[in-house]
Amino acid sequence: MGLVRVSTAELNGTSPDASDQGSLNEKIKLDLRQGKFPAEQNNESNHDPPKSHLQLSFKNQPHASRIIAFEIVISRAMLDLNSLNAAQRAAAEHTEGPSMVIAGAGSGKTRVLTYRIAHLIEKGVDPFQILSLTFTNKAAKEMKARIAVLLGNADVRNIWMGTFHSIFARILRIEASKINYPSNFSIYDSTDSKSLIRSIVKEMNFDDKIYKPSAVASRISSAKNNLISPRAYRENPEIMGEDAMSGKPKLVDVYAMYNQRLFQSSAMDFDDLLYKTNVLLRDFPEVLVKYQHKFRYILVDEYQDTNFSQYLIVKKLAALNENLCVVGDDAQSIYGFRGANIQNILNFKKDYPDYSLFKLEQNYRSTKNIVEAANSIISKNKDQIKKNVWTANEEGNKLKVNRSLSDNDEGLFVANDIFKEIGISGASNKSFAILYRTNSQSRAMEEALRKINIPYRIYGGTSFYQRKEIKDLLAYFRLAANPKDEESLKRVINYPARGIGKTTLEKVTILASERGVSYWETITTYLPQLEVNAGAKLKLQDFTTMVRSHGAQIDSAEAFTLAEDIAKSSGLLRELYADKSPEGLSRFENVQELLNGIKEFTDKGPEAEEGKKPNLSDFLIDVALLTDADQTDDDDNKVGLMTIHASKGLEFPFVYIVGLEENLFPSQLSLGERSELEEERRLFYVALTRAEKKATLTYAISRYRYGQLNQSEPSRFIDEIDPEYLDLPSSVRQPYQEKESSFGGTPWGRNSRPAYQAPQRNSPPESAAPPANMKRVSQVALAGSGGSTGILPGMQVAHEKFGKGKVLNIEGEAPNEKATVFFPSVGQKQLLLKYAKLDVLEN
DNA sequence: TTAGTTCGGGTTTTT
DNA sequence: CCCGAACTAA
Repeated sequence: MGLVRVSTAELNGTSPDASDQGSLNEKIKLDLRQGKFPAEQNNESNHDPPKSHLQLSFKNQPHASRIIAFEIVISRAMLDLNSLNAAQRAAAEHTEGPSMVIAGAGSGKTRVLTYRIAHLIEKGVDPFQILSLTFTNKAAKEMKARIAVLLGNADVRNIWMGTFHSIFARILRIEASKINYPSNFSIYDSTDSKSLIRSIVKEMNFDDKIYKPSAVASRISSAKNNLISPRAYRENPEIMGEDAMSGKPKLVDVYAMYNQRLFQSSAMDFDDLLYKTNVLLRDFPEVLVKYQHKFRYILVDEYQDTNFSQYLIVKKLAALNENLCVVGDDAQSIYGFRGANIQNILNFKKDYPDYSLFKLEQNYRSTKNIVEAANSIISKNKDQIKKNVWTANEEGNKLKVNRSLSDNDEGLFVANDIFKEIGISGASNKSFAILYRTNSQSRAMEEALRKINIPYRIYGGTSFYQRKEIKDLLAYFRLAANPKDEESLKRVINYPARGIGKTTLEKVTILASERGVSYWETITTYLPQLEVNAGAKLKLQDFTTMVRSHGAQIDSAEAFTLAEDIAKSSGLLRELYADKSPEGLSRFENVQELLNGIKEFTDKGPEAEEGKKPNLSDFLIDVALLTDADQTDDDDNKVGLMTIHASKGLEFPFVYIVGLEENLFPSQLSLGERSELEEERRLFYVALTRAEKKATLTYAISRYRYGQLNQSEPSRFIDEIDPEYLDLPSSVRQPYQEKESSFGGTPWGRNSRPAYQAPQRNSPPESAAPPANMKRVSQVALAGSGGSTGILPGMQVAHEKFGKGKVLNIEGEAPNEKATVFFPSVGQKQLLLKYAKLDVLEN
């Protein structure tokens, strides 16, 4: 993504509603104390900082903490900072002025944060004046609970603690009218955003193969995260050049239209929650001042994962009191792909020259072997703050490395290993975690665990709230709160079927865009002008009447009562109940579960805690911003399955990192640039440092992808760990010996490849052609492996559907070889060999 | 207009 | 392989 830099000019165009460029310039030059962001600052922090900054910034500090005796604190009611080590304590006690805490993995970061906040409150700071930004809502919840324990129950619920998105969504709701939004605006999730982009691309008659919604969406998201308005975007030759280069010169028009449609729909996407907060704080000094006074103490956790937009919000809010404490670890920055900017850590020093720096380097979590192995791999990164993470814990086991023949074998190995470990050490299920790079890898693990009856739980994945039936019901809720919500309207206007079909909707789309109004206004105010037959109009009226009746109750009715009413009166519940298939049953149950969730929220959600009566809009904000890690009920004793991203901040005695293969982890998409490869390496570092006692690394030499078996080779990350800490399987150093000879005995083990050849595709040499005795699976495997398929012109082949045929020609480079094949049954076909399942019949 | 079916495209990671 | 989108038959 080329949108990482922001220049002054771009920031000047920050507001989409900005009236006048000149006056904005003036505003930005105002005193920093007023929360303005000095222009030169902006340049400095974002234009190619010299790389040397990355290394020299911090001197090593001696391990003072080693000499501090460890005390166990039993007292509950009194806060006792003696239970912290010297560095932790210093960080917790330093309450006034800017400070940064660089916290190595497992160094008790959360502890410092909780003690710090508890300490503040004990000193007499009103919880209302503390803003604490966390990475997940769950982290916030847990931290509040811990603070409550430390303080013996002060009013911790009054602390503003939560994710950036949820905190600022709350603030935006309060201040919405200032930026011309209603307070019940909708929040579009990424699916909604993409769907809206898809419609716009279609309406503009652009080719959606070129303007792919996901690509366009990520481009727009990058722009927003860097506070680049459509206008600034258009005026930036560099960005426009990139779009032109990629064949999407009109992308900016989609961006502009997208924003317009969001506005018409009274909706904000995730990025808008931060963007609009910036607009609010920039254009309404009185609002800024209000929150500057309110939030006298600001803490930011996981600071390494903040993006420019978040950085600027924090900077503005903290400008008055400068009681800002940021906590992070550059080595654990893994969200670069969504705009997170490590530079925020590195620039802290420039923004607050008199800041205090604390480094937490003692790891309390893991064994020496794990810590050292993690250190050895992260040292391969160039971009990092030098620090020395160490532990006084026991040596522990070396990291076990396992090789499997396939992804399914890998699953079986992991499941069996867990089973064995439970047998030996009596560990509980929940002390195990299986971490993977992509969600799709969970499947083999699940199957294997199920086979031997080990209970497991998946974190994230296709989250509950992404399911169709749930999104449908939520769309009705959203519509009740905000009928202008276009995406929700489109989703449910004809579900359950009520005779409002494609033709009608097309007419609505056209009229809406002619008038420049929302769909809702089109089917209410402009209904008479809509050129559809009387029957359709009647149906539309019925629909709007229903939505209105839901909407009428939104503020008065209790969330649960209304939710249930909507589920019934919309016909959705009936529709789902009618479906007696197993899937239908589960959909019905899911909806019930959602309703239960609302019940729970009504009884003990944040609003209920504050003594207010929670309504459905409150629930919607809450639910829109839930993270995958926020799922509740984690007391149950189950093995955890999750992506590494989702594992951030968690810890487990036994950790399995699976799928350590080139092109999977590191992902092939990251191989292009060093910075991206380094992010993958940090991701691996995060994975490894989740482990307390034992870490097991596994890879498979073949794996299903797109339903086809592919060859794979071990990840470079295994190579990069100092072998001193590894317990390698005997055959790893020379893979594909005896046992695997049936795969062709290829010499392309990973040791034949120089360790750092990032951009190179890992393809087996041509000699990897299958031996004659090869079974079909292996044939298919090679076909998809990215290497030569062994299929040559003249060969007789068989295709699953087309039957026998003759290869006429092969063109293109592996892995995108295209074959022209003549099938007597269907004629000549062009087939991509990596997808087509071709069997060689004879040479 | 709807339901049922084929087709085609896609894989990081997530607020 | 699995999803959603487009196509097609009623």
